[in-house]
Amino acid sequence: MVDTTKQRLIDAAGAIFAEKGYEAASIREICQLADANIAAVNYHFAGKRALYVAAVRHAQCCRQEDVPFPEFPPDLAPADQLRALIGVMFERMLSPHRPQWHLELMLRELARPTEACVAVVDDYIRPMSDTLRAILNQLLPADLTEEQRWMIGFSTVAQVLFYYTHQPIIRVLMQSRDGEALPLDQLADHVTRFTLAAIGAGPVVVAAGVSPAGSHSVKVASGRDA
Amino acid sequence: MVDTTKQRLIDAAGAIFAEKGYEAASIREICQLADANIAAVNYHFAGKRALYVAAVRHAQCCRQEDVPFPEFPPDLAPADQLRALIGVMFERMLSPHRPQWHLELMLRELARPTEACVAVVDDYIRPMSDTLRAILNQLLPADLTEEQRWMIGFSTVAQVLFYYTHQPIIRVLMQSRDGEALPLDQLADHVTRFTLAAIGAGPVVVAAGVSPAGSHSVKVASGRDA
DNA sequence: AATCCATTCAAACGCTTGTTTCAATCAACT
DNA sequence: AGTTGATTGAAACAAGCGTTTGAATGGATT
Repeated sequence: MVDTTKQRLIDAAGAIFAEKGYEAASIREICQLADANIAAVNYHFAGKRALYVAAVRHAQCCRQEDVPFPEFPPDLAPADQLRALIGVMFERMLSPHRPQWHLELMLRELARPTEACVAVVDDYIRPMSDTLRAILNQLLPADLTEEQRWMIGFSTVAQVLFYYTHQPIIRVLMQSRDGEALPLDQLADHVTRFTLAAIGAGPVVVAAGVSPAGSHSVKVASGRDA
Repeated sequence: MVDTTKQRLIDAAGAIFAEKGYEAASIREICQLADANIAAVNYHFAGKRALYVAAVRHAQCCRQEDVPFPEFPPDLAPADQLRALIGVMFERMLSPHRPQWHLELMLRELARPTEACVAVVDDYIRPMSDTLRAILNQLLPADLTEEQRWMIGFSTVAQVLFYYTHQPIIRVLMQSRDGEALPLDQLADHVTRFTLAAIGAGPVVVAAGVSPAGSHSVKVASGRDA
């Protein structure tokens, strides 16, 4: 936005905290990247810790603006809503067209919560979780316990998260593939079909790319392609 | 095993590296926990980095011994094999009856690979991956591409991993539940059914606990209960 | 022009880090 | 008993850390 020292510090801090983690990142390195004096951190913020929290808060704000939730046509089939949401999740995570450190920073926070965690959960995770659960509830039978609905939701998110967090290992394991990452759409299709089939709301198609009938080649505009 | 200084250093290092990460862990803290002199690290190893690598290598050795692969009766149904393997995975991760830092250390390495990563993948991940893929191949139709088989495997592992890595968030999100973690068997049942249903190799049961018919109340001895 | 206030800057603070040094120790072998 | 070689010990090392200080800067207000 504006090119103040404070803003440049937040951006630089976010990038370096995300890359190296809190402890390994140094004030001096951050200030060098931000083209600011070392004392600026303790002037504009209350110290390293406060700068970190500010960076996390800023990250989730940006990320929400970047890839907003899709506005579902109210009559869109629940299965297509699911595909759209999963598409957004993948796009928020793997799409390379924006600084990667926003998501990275938040995931660090979620895996090892500090004081900034509750903010991330309330402002970022919870809305997404609510949306997912609402969609799933349209697809699920009525006689399930809340606990079961949670687990189904977790199984869905888990797949998306896995492809982000463990991308390096995936490439090492698959090695036959020439180091190239799997296409984003293919992943979203797979996760959607896998999930739908698991809850009995779709054909037992096992993976993307070979849909036996045209029954489920959903392709929904995911957010802001145009 | 033996109570040498070297071994005590590896144990202490593993625990602290797992808890705090490489950068945040200090030699002095490790040595204090190991009841060793600070110089011992540079005497028995070549420095902090080498101690870290040694700890990672030791961790995977132990973990393999702790919860070995189940010896499947050769005629065990593939679906039950899957349940058994998923049970072992959960047990290796969430079972509290052993020092937790082994797995923790390896996951840190996998999420952010350093020089010790290839060893972890080759010695620990690959065997598990091969076993899983062998079981899945028995359940899957023959006309799938390798890529599709990989994705199905990933979707399976992802669910298990999720419940470990994001346990803190899960508790915050579910909050209705009184902070108590979900029972291990319930998780393993859910993941197994979810996966089987997704690939069309099981009833479209949606979650654990409400199997409509007795058709799939698999319960396999997972490893070394007796 | 003078005052004020926010901001920047270079330097130093005290502290902790990983590593090195070298004397002290101890068991084993001649 | 004496010597050797491996191990431990306390202290010091230079380097980096987060933070603080107090003077310099620059633009707006009086």
